Amino acid sequence: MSRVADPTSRISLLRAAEEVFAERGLIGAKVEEITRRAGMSKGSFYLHFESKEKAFEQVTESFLARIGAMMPKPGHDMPHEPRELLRVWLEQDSQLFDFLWQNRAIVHIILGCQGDHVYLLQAFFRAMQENSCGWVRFWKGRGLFGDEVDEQLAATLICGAYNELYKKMIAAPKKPEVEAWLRVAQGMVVRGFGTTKLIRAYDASVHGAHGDTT
Amino acid sequence: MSRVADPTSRISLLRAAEEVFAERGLIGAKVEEITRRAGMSKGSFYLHFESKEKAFEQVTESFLARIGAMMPKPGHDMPHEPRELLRVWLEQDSQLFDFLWQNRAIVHIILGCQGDHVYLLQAFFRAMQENSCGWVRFWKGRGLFGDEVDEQLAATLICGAYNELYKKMIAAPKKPEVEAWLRVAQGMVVRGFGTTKLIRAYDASVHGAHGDTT
Amino acid sequence: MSRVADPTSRISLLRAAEEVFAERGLIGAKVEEITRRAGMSKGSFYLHFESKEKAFEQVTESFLARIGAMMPKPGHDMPHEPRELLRVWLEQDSQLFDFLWQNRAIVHIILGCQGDHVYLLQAFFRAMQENSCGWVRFWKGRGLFGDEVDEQLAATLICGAYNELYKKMIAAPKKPEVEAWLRVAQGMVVRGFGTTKLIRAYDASVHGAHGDTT
Amino acid sequence: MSRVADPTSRISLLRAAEEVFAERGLIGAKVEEITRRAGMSKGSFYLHFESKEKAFEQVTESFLARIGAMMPKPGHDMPHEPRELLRVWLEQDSQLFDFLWQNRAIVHIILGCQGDHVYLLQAFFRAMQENSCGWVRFWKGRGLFGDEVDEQLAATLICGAYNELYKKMIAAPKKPEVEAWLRVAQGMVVRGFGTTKLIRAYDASVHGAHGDTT
DNA sequence: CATGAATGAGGGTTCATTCAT
DNA sequence: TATGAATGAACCCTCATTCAT
Repeated sequence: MSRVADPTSRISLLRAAEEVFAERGLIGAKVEEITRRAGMSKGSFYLHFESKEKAFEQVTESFLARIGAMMPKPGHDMPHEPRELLRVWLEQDSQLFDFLWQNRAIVHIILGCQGDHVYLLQAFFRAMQENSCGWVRFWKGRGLFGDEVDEQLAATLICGAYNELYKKMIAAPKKPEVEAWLRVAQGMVVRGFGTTKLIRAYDASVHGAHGDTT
Repeated sequence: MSRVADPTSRISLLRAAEEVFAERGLIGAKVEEITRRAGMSKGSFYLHFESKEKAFEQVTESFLARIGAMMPKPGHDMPHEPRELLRVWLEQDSQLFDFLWQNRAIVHIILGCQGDHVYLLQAFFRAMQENSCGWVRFWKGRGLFGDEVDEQLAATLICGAYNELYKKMIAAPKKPEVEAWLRVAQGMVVRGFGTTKLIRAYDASVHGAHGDTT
Repeated sequence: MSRVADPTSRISLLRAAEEVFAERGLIGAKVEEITRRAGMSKGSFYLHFESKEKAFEQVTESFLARIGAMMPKPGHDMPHEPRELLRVWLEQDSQLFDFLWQNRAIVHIILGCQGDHVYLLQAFFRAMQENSCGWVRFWKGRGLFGDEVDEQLAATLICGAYNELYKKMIAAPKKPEVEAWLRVAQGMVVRGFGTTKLIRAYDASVHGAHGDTT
Repeated sequence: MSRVADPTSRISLLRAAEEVFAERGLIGAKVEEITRRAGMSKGSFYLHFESKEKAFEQVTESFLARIGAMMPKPGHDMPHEPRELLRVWLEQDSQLFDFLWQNRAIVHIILGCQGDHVYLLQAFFRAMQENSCGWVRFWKGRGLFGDEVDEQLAATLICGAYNELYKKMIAAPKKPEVEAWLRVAQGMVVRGFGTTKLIRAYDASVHGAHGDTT
């Protein structure tokens, strides 16, 4: 019975569950290992969760909600100056990657979903893809991406590049210097799909970053 | 003399195993389901495989060997003309994607690896990353990628973009027209990291593709 | 179907079955191992035996019949001279031990019987006990065993001593010189239960064995 | 705090395991039958034992240790008077037979050992044989057994006789009057191998037992 | 709330037996 | 007849879940 119980125990259970689900997947995870890592008894698991599956869903779905809210979205409040836009983009990505680093265990869970829970994986990627698509549309609307750019395809490629960057990050034992990476990724996207105007702004921003003392 | 071994049985088992492993993962897969789909009895599984785990390893490792041999590698025999190079690249990628489409079930298995078998996943991505890295070095050597391009990072981003393209492909119920996609991906890479010389060759190739009657 | 089939194959199967049943017991024995040792195919087992259990019963019961017929029985045709009697006894035991050595595998099977087949074991020991009892009665009838000797108990002890001798024999890799052993055993029985008359005859026979030229 | 472990459960499991192993042997025994007889669920077996084999080993090996400690051993503290010695011997055997009666199920297990566990059987008989041998040597040292007695062979015959007595005992539904049997057995051994001195002491002890009021 | 012993359904594996050739 | 591939019942063991304390 999901009574409130000692909130510390619930949290340690969730943390442990995250870990074990990340390492072994839903089926491979054993309730006993989760409770052992949480320093609790096997029985207490069921004071907090209805079942192993429910715990899994709770861990993942709450994360999916958070990541959904977290994803940078293009909006009316975006600055008009391209250089400024690029800066905002970089900053938001940086924040996103921070968040993903914090929650790398859960992301791992979602990426490893199989069987009856693939919908999580699909939801995750659909969300990313759509968000990315929204951005491509935004850039095109501003005349900074070429008109001929296929929105879906560009979004796919961009998503993929960033995903791989993400995997590279979590493969490291401690968080690497992601900002430099993100800048390079931005460079690829800008040159790959941007109009001359955007590319020029990007080049300026790179120079500026190096010599903005002028 | 003896009842002759049904030659299809081993193959149907492998196919069914692939399917079920792809859907459920190693642990989630049930031997009984594999044999049911293969239209055989539970016991016959063990005429062909030592254990469920061995079957899994056989399915995946033989694929890893094949894909390793299949991956296009840059070599001395590459043409010197940039346009020609781009054509070869596209062609090879196209073949690779064909192969991956044929084996999408196994790829799915490998991508979903967890627990004691993550090494499969890691081997897979390491192989891709290294191959990609080799290509970036090759392009730089030919003066077609900028000297300032970070090989590792570029390889990561390119890999990621192609991976995503791959996932987009296998998400479709029937094989989509991948060549057009690959051309766009090539465009992104060329513009993202290539020198003016390469970009010009690419633009020419695109025009040529459209109107090579001139 | 127990058709006659090639009699060699039936015999090699029986021999192999004996071996394997002796080593592993009825349940532990695997049909495949039996046929492998017989150099035949798994299926051929069922051309000769209805089932594993039936094969087991055949192997053991036919032996029980043979051993029953073989056991030396006291009769009217026994010589009257005590020394002669002792000689016949020794000779018969010697023959019996030969036979048991030849069939040590089956004896081992019977001694290891469990479960639904303990009746074999019980039949075997009952037969021995009764036979032994008959002998004790016979010796008493001839006035060569003390009147006060408890027939049942003496039979039990004698049986036990000979059984152990038998086990000592089969524990050896090749057949040891059993006759000397049997003579010692005879000595113990004679002195243990015999009247002075018998003991004197025994002593004489021992001397005679050494120096019967007198 | 927790549901307290039923202290009887381990013991009933051991008892049931003993029973079933005795009836069916290691391979023939079914875990489910053991737990059923213990009035418990199948799973609980594994709360107490690592595996069926381990349970078997535990049951038997702990018994082998106890029986080893229990076996009467000849020592310096033995009385010097032959009649006294015979009395002590009888008493110790009586105790041993009591113990064996208590543990008849386990003895049965060991006697029925086959396959990979014959070493139990062998250890058991080796221990008995050696112990018996020690006694023969002791009697010879005291000049109560003939010098010409072959120690090994005598030990074998004596062991065998006592073994058979033991089997006779456990074949009975309730414990029979073993002391009388043991006295007869002693008689056979004394007469069979003893010197006149010992035989006279034995005869005296038998008379004494009957008419020690004199 | 917390504990961990107890439960029992479920799944991997074995192997006696059958059957197509 | 002979073969050995195929079958499927049965059994050991695991582990999610329940329950008595």
